[in-house]
Amino acid sequence: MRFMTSLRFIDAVAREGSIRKAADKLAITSTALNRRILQIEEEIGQPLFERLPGGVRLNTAGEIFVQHIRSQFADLARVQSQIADLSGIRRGHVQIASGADALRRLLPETIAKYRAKHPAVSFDLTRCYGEEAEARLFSLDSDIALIFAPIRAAHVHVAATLRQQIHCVMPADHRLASHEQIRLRDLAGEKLVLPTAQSGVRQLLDTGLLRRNVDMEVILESDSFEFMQNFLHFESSLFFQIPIAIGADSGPADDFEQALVARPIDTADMPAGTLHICHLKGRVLPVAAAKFLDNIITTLRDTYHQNVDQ
Amino acid sequence: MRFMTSLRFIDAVAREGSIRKAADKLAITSTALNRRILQIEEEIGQPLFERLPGGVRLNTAGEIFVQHIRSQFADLARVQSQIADLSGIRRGHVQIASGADALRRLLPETIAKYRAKHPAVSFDLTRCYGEEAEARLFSLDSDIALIFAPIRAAHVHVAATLRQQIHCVMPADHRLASHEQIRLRDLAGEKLVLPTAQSGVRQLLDTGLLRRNVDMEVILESDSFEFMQNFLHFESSLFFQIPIAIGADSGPADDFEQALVARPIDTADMPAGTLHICHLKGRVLPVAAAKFLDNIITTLRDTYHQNVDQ
DNA sequence: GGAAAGCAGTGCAAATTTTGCATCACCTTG
DNA sequence: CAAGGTGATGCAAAATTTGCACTGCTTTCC
Repeated sequence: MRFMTSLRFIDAVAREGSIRKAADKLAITSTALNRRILQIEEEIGQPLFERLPGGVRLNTAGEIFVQHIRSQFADLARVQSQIADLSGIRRGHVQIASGADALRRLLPETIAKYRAKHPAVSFDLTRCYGEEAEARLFSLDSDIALIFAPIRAAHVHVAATLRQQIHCVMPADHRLASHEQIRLRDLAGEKLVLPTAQSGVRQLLDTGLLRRNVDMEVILESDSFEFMQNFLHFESSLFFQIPIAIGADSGPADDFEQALVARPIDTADMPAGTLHICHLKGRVLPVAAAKFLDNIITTLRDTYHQNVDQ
Repeated sequence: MRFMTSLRFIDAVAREGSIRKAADKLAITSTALNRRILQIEEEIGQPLFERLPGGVRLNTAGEIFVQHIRSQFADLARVQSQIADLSGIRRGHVQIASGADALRRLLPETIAKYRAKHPAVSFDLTRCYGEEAEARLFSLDSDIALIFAPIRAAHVHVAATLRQQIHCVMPADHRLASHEQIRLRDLAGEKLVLPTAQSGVRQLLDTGLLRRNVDMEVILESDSFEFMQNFLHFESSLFFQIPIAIGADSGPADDFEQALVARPIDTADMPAGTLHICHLKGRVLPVAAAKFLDNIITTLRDTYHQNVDQ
C-alpha cells in the first residue's frame, strides 16, 4: 500500500524510539526517513516527536496521531478483507493475544477447524498476560484477546465470558486422585508447582491459598504448562490448570489424561475465574477476525460444552 | 496533507463520476489521475470503478473503499482538531446540515456566539431536508444535522430532541390573530401558503389537514420562509412555522413580529413535531464540532427556554 | 577530561516516481 | 457515419525521493 508509506514509517519510528533503528528495519536510510517525518510534522503543523539525545519519543500530539494511524491500518485491513470477501475468497489475517491456557488446546483446535473452511486466512498467535493483551488490543497489534484474568482497561469490549474453575492436576496414582473435589486443606503438605505471578491462575491461587495460610511446599514456578506436565512424570507433585487448557470435556483422551488426572477445587474454597474473549471497544473487526470470534464462541459452547455468556 | 493525495483523488473521481471531470477540478491532467487510480486498484488487487462509456462508477468494492476513505478524512480532521486543541487555540471546521427552520435564527445566533469565543473555528452550513441530511452524515460531508422530521436511518445518533408545535403565522390584523390557539377547523376558507412537500412541517400538516378534509385554499407552495413572510405583506394569508424558526421566545422583537403574529395550532388537532439534533452513530466528532453541539443544546435550553431531551 | 559512539538534521547529486503531451481505442449521440 | 465524449498507454520532461558525506549535539566509556 503505497499511499500508506509515510504513516507506516511514523508508526515504525514510534515503536523503535529511534529514527536510525527504524530506518534499518524499514531498509531505507535514516536521512530519507528523517525527512519524511519532518515533512509530516510540517503538514500537521506541529512536531510529533520529542528529540532526545538517545533518539525520539512521541509527544502528546504524536500519541494522538499514532493512535489514528494504527486505527487506519486496522480499518484498512478490515476494508481489504471485506473487499476480498466480495470475490468469494475469504482472505485475511487474524491476530490473537492469548494466555497459555487457551493456546494449549482451544486455539489449535478452533484455528485448524476454521482454516479447514477458509484456507486463505492466516493467523498470528501471541502468548501474553492480561495487561499486555489489553495493550495489544489498544495498539491494534491484536484483533482478539483471550484473557483469564480480570479486565482492567475501559477500552476493552468483552464479547463473551466463560467461568472456569481451577483444577488440580496430579499423577493418576496420587492420593488425592480419588477425591471428586479438592479442598484447599487437602493441599497441606503437598508439593506444589505454581504458574508465574503474572498469570491469572496464579493470582486466583494466591488470594485463596495465602488467605488460608495452608502449609504447603512450593517447589517451583513456571510459565510453561508443558514443562509442569512433564515434570510430574518425574516428581510426584501438583499443579493447577483451568478446564479449557485441559480440554477434558472435549475429544478423545490424549497423553495428558493417561498419566495425569485433573480434579476441580471445591467452589466453596475458591471462586471460579473468568476467561474473557475480547476485542477493542468500538472497533469493527475485519471479516476474518469477526467470523473467527464467532467460531471460538460456538466451539466453546458445542465442543467444550461450556456455558458461554455473551 | 500529502500522504492523502491519492485517496482524495479517488474520492473526487467517485463524486464526479468521471476521471476527466475530476482531473479538471483537481487541476491535474486526466492521465495523471487515471494512473493514480489504476495504481491503487492494483494495490487493492481489484478494480474499484466500473468503466462505463460515459465515465466511471464505483463498484461494490469501490463503495466500501470510498466509505473507508471518507471516514479517514473525517477522523484525520478530528485528530487535527484534537492536536490543535493541545496548544490552546481551538481551530477547526464544523459542517452542519440543517433544515430552513434552524438556519433562520437558531444557527446564526449560536454560531456567532460560538465564534466570538473561538474565532479560529469556521463553519459550513448546508440547507437540506431530512433524508438528504442523513445521507450527508453518512458520507461524512456533515458533522451535525438538525432535522425537523422523523429519523429514518439506523446510522444516525440523536444527541438531543426538541418538541416543536406548529404555529400559524398571519398578519397582525388577521381575524384569527385574536385566538390564543388555532383549531384546524378555523382554517376553513383561509388562504394557505404551504412549505414544499419534502419539508417536515409540510408532512405534519398533510397528515393533519388532509385527514380532516378541511376546505381551504392553497394559494402557493414555497421552500423559502423569507418569501412566505414577505408575501404576507401583500396578500393576507397564512403560513406555518415552528418556534425555533420564529424565535419568538428569544431576544428582542424583530421585523417579523411587528407585522406578523404566530399562534400555535391546538395540540388536540395536531401533535407536536420533533427537531432532532444528530450526528453519525459511532463517530467521534472533532473537538470543535463536539463543543458546538453542546452549545446548540445549551442555547436551546437557556436562550430559547425549550425543553431539550438528551 | 577527552575520545568514541550514538543521535537527528542538512546540502547536493543521483535515482525514482509522477506528470503532461500526443495519441489510441472505445462508446454514444446526432 | 461523423463528432464528441470517455478511459488507457508510450515516451520524455518535471518533480520528488533517496543516499552519501558531513555537521552539531549529547552521552558514555576509557
